[in-house]
Amino acid sequence: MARKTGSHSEITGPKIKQTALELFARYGFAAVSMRKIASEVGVQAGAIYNYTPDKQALLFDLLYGHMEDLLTSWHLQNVSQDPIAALDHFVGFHLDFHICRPDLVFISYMELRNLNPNNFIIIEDLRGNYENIICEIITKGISDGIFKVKDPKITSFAIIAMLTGVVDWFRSDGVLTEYDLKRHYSILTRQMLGVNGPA
Amino acid sequence: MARKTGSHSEITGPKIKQTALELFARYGFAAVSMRKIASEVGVQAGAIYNYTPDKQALLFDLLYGHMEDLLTSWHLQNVSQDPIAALDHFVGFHLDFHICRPDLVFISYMELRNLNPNNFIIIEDLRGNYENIICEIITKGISDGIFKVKDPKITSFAIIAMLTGVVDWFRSDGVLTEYDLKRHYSILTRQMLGVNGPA
DNA sequence: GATTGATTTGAACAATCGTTCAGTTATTAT
DNA sequence: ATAATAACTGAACGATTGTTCAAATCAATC
Repeated sequence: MARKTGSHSEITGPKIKQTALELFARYGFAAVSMRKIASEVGVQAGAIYNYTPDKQALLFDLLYGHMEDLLTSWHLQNVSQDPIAALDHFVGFHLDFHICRPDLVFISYMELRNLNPNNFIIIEDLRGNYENIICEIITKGISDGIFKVKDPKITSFAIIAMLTGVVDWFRSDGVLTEYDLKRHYSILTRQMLGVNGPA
Repeated sequence: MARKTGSHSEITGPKIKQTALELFARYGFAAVSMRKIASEVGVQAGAIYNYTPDKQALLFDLLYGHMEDLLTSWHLQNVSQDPIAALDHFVGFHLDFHICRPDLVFISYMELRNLNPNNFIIIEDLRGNYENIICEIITKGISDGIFKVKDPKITSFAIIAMLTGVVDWFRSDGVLTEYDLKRHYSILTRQMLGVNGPA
């Protein structure tokens, strides 16, 4: 046998990416073999190399696409000049975006060390861009006299860690709705920044 | 050659554990071979099996020891009945304990999926015990009318994620002292819980 | 219906994996 | 000094790793 009936790059290509994503998230990059991915796709290992130069590129493309998607999505948002509204907006956006991509969030955090140095720098840079978004919101809120925190950078880290940690336990089909989740975290972040108004 | 001059189980044993910890943290469990650990220790791969039945046990012992250590250390603390004091105590304790063990914190989070099912359950159970500590502090603070949050469980997750995230960026030899870090996070958690008093 | 190009197979490559163990040497106890 | 034990080597096991590529087969085009 060689080429299979119904085979098409537009089908196999995305299928490989999706399968790699799921397996990397479940077992970790190093623990997943090319043969395992291939068998899950229903293909031989050699076929994968029509779609990616090597295993490293498979991982990098997933992480890079995720970060690009994240930044692009944010810049499509219309963000208020009001710090409190902007903060709420960021919290809601971050939760929305991350909750529906648990696998990508997972590997973006877990598999950074499996990137080669060049690729690592690229992803870290994009991550820095994202952190700057919330950092600037906080900085403006402080200078406007609305947020009562001292260090916007540390506070940014705290908020992002707190929000991203949600994907570790939140399940869309659980008793807690995403609406209530967002309300809850909106209140927590507001209070954290010393704002006591109603959410 | 066979036995080496100066060889002692009290030296080699801990050295293997320590080296495995460092390598697992840096490259990930699956990406580190027994031979790599051995060569770093200055020994052949076979020698490791005098100290651990297999690679899995090497990982499990590290995670289990860490969680036991964490819980034991907390229960040695004398914790106030006052919710605010207890909260501050927990924040300080958590930061102290985790900051000086970045590798263990890292693998306790990253390598959970590389535990076999039985071992996973054990570690998850210990983790649950730890989460209950802060959860009970928050629950008491709410019923005392001091903390202004709705869900103690979600708030617990938020606080732990926020605090543990610190090990990703904090460096003991940086410009920010551990004292200032603890002050900062103490304020953030207090405010997050709706307490505005001075820290 | 023949030809071209896209897609996959299946075997092969050297390298590495976790693990076992008989044999060898250093340390300790007598 | 001799015997017993502890610590380690080094080779070997079969299995698996990422990757390459000629050959084979299907899809698309003319």
